[in-house]
Amino acid sequence: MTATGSASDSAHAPRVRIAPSPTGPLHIGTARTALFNYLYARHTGGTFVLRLEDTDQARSSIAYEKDILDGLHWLGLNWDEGPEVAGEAARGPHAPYRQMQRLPKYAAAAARLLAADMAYPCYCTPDELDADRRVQEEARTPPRYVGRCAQLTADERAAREAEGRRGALRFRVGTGLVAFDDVVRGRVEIDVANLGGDFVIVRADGLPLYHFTVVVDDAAMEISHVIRGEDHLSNTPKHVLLFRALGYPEPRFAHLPLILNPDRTKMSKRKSQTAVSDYIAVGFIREALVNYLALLGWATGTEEEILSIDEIVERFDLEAVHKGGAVFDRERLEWLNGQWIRRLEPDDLIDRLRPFIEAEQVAGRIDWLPSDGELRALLPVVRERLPTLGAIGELAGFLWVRSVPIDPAVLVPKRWDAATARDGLAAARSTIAAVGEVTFEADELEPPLRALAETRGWKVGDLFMAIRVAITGRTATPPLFDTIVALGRDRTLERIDRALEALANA
RNA sequence: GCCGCAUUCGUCUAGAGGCCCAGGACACCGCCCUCUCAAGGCGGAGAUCAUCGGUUCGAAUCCGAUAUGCGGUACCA
Repeated sequence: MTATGSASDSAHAPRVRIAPSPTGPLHIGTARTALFNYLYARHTGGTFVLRLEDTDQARSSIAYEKDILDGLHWLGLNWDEGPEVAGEAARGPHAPYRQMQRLPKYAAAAARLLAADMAYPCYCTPDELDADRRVQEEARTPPRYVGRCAQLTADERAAREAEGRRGALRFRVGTGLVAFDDVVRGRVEIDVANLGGDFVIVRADGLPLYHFTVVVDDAAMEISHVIRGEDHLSNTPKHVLLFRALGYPEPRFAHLPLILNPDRTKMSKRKSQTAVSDYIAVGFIREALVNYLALLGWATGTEEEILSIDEIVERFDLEAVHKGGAVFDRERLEWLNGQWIRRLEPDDLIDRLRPFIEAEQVAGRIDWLPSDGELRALLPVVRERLPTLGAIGELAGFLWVRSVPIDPAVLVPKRWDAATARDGLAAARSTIAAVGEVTFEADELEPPLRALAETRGWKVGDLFMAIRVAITGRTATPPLFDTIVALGRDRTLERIDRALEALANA
């Protein structure tokens, strides 16, 4: 164990972080890692830090950064310390929180390692390195840096520098066993010999690399618990070595199980939908996504499963996190989403539905937007029919169009013929027309229409289906009488007239 | 290849030696409710707890080996 102690030994509240790399849109896996860090921080009264790891300049972009920050905000995973965004100043005592703005800190740390000969400049060219790798491959031996530049004298280094060659900085891994106690996995040991030799911490162009920056920053930001995906487990010994070399206390590590594609490989864009924004776009709501993600790799130990983020915070326990990976099951997410949609307050639901209804109009699928009053009246019958907010158009779009498509073939219920359909619709039309214009309500409509079916010897299902198709153009809709009321007396009668015309012409 | 990690119904999971010939949820099937579609209620099917061996009076739970899977092995993160 370490003589320097551990960052988590302190009596202070935990400090955790999410350190996304803006090289792609917010990924489900990143969101889950952020969530677990957030849950741990909030449960323990600790601090949640956001740090942007943007040293991969070739792949990083502002657009991705925005997508990630927006996504985290949308999920409600607000950080206590983080970079300046949209004109707002950085928050927290360890600014800046963007790695590209912390370059001097890495340079200083690198200089210390170099001065102590714990790191050395390596002048090997990519070609040389490739050749080494090929030789090792053929010899069936594990790939590792051969150490060509490990023992260069000052003169030899100077000679190479004089040739104009810029060295990358390699960290000496030494020998021995590295061990650490992972909060979720227990003790993990790795022989340094399996680390692949001395690894590069600063590229020849001066840019520091991930394994190095992560350690420098986690130490500088006093991170006590590094909670991240299992894909970093094998690299953790490198970090431990670096913490020790730099004389920093080691944080505790907690490696979360991976989120998997259906084929049980690490969740990837190629095989799954991985961008949080894609889930937002089709109408998943934050409560459901957070609830679902929390339950991938963790459970309360009880049979509760529909939990708000605050309830999850209360119950969260890092030590109860699983070791095995979890397949992302979209159907279960959809079920949870429906559960949460049904739990939203009416006004809240209306607000969240708005953008999706507007999108329907933009797409030309509806002709106008409903008022808040109309929407509110509709909620009781649509809310349990919405697996996602984006389903609203399919479900109720027929209300906001000038006319619906009429297909005589579906207009006629299976047990009926065209003549009966005409007869039925005409009779229904007068029955509906007979209901007062002033009070036009569902329970005024139902009795006379049922009576009509009975006196004519029709199955109510058939009569109702003919009306349904005539006024909505579809066979699956919210309950008929609520639908008629929502449509209004005049438009209902008009649509029935249209249907009658279509039947006459057919 | 090497190293590491993992392994309970198709999927997410409960389970920390006897309460388990394994419980819940999603999905699936059936019934009920019902004007369609949902929602809801009830019920069903679905796991020899990866395998083998050991410890123990007793193992999904402890130990070992094996198998399989995944992850890592970059001058990416």
